[in-house]
Amino acid sequence: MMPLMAHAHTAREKARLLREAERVCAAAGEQFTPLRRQVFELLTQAHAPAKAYDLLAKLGGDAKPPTIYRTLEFLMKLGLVHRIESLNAFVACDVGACGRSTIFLICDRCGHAEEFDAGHALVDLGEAAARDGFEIKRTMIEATGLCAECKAA
Amino acid sequence: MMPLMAHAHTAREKARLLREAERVCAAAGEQFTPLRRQVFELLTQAHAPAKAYDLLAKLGGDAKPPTIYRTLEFLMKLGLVHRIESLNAFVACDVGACGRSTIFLICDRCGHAEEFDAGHALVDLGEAAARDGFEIKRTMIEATGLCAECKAA
DNA sequence: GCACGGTACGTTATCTTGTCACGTAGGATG
DNA sequence: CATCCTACGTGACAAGATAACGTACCGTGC
Ligand SMILES: [Zn+2]
Ligand SMILES: [Zn+2]
Ligand SMILES: [Zn+2]
Ligand SMILES: [Zn+2]
Repeated sequence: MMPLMAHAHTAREKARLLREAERVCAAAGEQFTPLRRQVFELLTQAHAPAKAYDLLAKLGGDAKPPTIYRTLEFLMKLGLVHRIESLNAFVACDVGACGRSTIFLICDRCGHAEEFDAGHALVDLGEAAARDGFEIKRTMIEATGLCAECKAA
Repeated sequence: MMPLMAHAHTAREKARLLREAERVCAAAGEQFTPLRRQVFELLTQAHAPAKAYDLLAKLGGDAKPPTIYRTLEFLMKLGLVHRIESLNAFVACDVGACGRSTIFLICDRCGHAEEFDAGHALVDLGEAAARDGFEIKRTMIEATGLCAECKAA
């Protein structure tokens, strides 16, 4: 793993995400409890998608699996956190809280996962599926390859 | 689960996939052994993505996990089988052997997963990522929602 | 025939990932 | 203060996946 990467969250950026999370949470009429905050902070600090059991270990003490899975589920419900299916790992949302459809570019080499806007790709897919009679509710797109930094190196 | 669905493989369709698999395998200079054939057949018969341990059980006898994972890995290497990451499950490829990038529409209700051609969505995504400096090698797209049959019902 | 190397598969153990069921603490409401 | 709800703790376990090593078999070259 690279020591530090260009897209690491700065302290300023992290603070912004936290404020945004508080806002989203309040708007949803939900509580941003210390546990939820701690897990979310751990995710904003991570330089790559975090595994559930690694987060669990970082909670310290003797937290058990349901603790972390419940918390992640909550954060995902609000759109603050996304699950990367192909890695069985989790990332804080870049933009506060997105809709149900996310796109990630995952670097094979450094492990970084970049949340991405694919323009009309999603719309096109939805329309193509609809022509087939399929009604899409949620789309997961995970692409692997080489990020700009790793390609340069 | 529905008793039968429009896209269930007919005996004829299944035979076609088997012949195609033999061909692909031979072309790759690999062996289509009885075990590989059996696993592939189980997958062509399944009406929904199959779990590794379920396949393992259907192999009968006392097969152990590495048996099924090795076999699935082999079939995936040839593109004959795809893994659906969001389900931790496997499906036989509809078209014989596709490239590294697949699209699935997964019905929440009946569990069916339909392999799909999204036209230019993939190309657009690749181009958009490239503008960001990211070089995509493989793309996984999994959309969930309601299939035509389930929507009608 | 027989040593050799390669592929496929068996076997054991272990690790990682995720869920179920139930219990408790604390705040809000009446 | 009884009641309800949400969050969280806890123990047990199920499900998913891999590591490491051993064996059987088949072909090649001698
Ligand atoms: Zn997001
Ligand atoms: Zn990279
Ligand atoms: Zn395919
Ligand atoms: Zn359906």
